[in-house]
Amino acid sequence: MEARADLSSQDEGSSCLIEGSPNGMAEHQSDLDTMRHSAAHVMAAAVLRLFPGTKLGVGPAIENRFYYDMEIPGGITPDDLPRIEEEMRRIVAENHPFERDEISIDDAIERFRQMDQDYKVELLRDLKERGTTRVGSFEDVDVDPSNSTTASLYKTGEFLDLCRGPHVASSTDIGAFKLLDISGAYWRGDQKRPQLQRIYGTTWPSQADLDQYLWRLEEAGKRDHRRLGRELDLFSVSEDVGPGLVLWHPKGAMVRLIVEEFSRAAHLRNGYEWVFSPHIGRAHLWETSGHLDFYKESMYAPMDIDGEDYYVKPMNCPFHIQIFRSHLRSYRDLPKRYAEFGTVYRYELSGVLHGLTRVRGFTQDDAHIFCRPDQASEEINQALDFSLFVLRSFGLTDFHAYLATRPTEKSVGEDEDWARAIDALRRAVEAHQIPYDVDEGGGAFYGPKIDLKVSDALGREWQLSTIQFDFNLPARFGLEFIGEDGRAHQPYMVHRALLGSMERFLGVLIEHYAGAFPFWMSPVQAVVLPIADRHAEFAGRVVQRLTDTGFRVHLDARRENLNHKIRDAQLQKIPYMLVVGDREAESGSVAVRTRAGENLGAIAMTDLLTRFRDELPEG
RNA sequence: GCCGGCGUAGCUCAGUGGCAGAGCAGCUGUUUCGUAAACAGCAGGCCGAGGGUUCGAAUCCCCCCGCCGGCUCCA
Repeated sequence: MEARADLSSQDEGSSCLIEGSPNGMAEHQSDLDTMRHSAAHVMAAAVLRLFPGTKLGVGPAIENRFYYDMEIPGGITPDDLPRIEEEMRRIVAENHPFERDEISIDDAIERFRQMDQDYKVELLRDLKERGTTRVGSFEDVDVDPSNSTTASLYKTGEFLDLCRGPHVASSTDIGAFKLLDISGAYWRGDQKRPQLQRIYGTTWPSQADLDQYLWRLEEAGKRDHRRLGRELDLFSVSEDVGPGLVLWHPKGAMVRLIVEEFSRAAHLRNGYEWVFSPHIGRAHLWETSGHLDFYKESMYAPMDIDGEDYYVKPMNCPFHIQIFRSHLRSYRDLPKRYAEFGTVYRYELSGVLHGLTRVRGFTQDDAHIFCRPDQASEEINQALDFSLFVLRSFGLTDFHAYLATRPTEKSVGEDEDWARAIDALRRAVEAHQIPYDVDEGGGAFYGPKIDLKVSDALGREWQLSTIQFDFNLPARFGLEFIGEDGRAHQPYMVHRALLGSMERFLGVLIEHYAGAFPFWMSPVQAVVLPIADRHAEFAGRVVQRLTDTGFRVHLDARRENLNHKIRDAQLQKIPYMLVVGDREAESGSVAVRTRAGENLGAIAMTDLLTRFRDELPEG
């Protein structure tokens, strides 16, 4: 079985199975994009043939795939996909060249108007008026933004589409394709606009590449944390408790404890002071903080306590602020860094909930730094440094940073503060040589931020760390410190979470390691397997010795044969299997097998302890 | 929340209008075994909830809940 070979290599824990492409095609990425984009055209052509009156939205190539958004009369279901594929094959067989044509925008508007392609007409009007079809972060996929006088059209057989190209030469060149899925997508990403049907497909240069991609998708699915969470008995979500609310089972809780203990110790070593705060607070607090103005839709309904409204906290900041405010602060006291594993509850739309990575109740490794403006740069640098240290300690190395700057709409704070903060963030990212993108205007209204994201098994990006300036709360709560000049000054405030939330982080970790956690994080580090009942007593002593030394070891005393016990331990991804039979009981050793499938033979207990200790991280 | 799909035993799934099934897991018994599944038996179900159509509903219809893939949003 190939699956076995794969299991044995999971210790390597590459973060994303479907990243990149099979057979070293990466260097031809743009060719692949062209092919996929062309396939989207062929797909749209097929849908138009089968469902006359279909109105086209946009149809770009995305990573490994392509899609087209369409308004299809009567709608389609996944059952229609085979028919569409069949029609696509027919169009391919007809060997239509992709022909480019350039006409004036006004002529283009007229042509698409005649074809009743309202969405294309809207795109062209935008292009004409604003020189772009961009809406917010929505990509301009169909037109050339540098050219606002003419529009380029592509014709494939009877199918005509507004498109900036480029395309493959002929419909025969779109490769080995398969339609994958169908979903809803709002026109231009706007909930208030019509919802179109989005058809996803993928295409590759050869059938072998396609097969390999589909296989990779399947393999990626096997390391989906929701599936592993059940198979490894790590966590669950109960319908009776409620969606988006996680129950941590003993093994998952053990991993979480290990993560938390590591993180807490690291914070205490790095200049943070630990604090605790309650889960609810008076309405007044949330009025002052502004959450009831700008965050209310994410907060749960208040509860009445002695005739007064209390809210469950969606954030920890107001509490940490109260701790800061409990004394008059001197400039000599700063920075103050308050850290807490704060459990917060936020209302999330039911459709977005996802395993551990998108939930309604979660625990942040939260901290708030109160500092003087002149300390900001160093604090940011340290926070990012600390963040990278913690993430790397857990084996994550492949992240992408996003620097979010001041929004164009209303925002609070002085220009000078924003500029200084953005500069500090940018220099920190650059100093740490992390690949990053600038998300212009993507900051919160109260301050700029850096986010670190990693990708999950299915290629979806999840935010872990965030480091955000806040020019709003210090003002709202009237925070101050007494400066060297004897006068009151307003401190800078930085929110930061490194792992993000315990839930999301564990979800990402489960996938990163495909459930095969490194030895030091494994909920069960070794299982002792007696061969026959007469070895149970010696096996018990082995377990006791290892447990006394601080390792997490289980005994499998079931009346099953060795093969069965090994298989079960293997499926549970337990790092070490310690077989004890007559020979081992005799010599005071254990026969060691690793989950990678290596049989290390008999090892004396003292040597095993040394080996285990060597596998723990420094300190 | 919106669009689409799906909810049958703890898990994976079969069953499309006529007596609710299989494999694994569980329990009991037998087997005491050397590196990925011993053998046999037993038990296990409000077919997600509620309502409707029908002589008869897991199956058809309505509504609700949940899950999955997206959209939008974020830790």
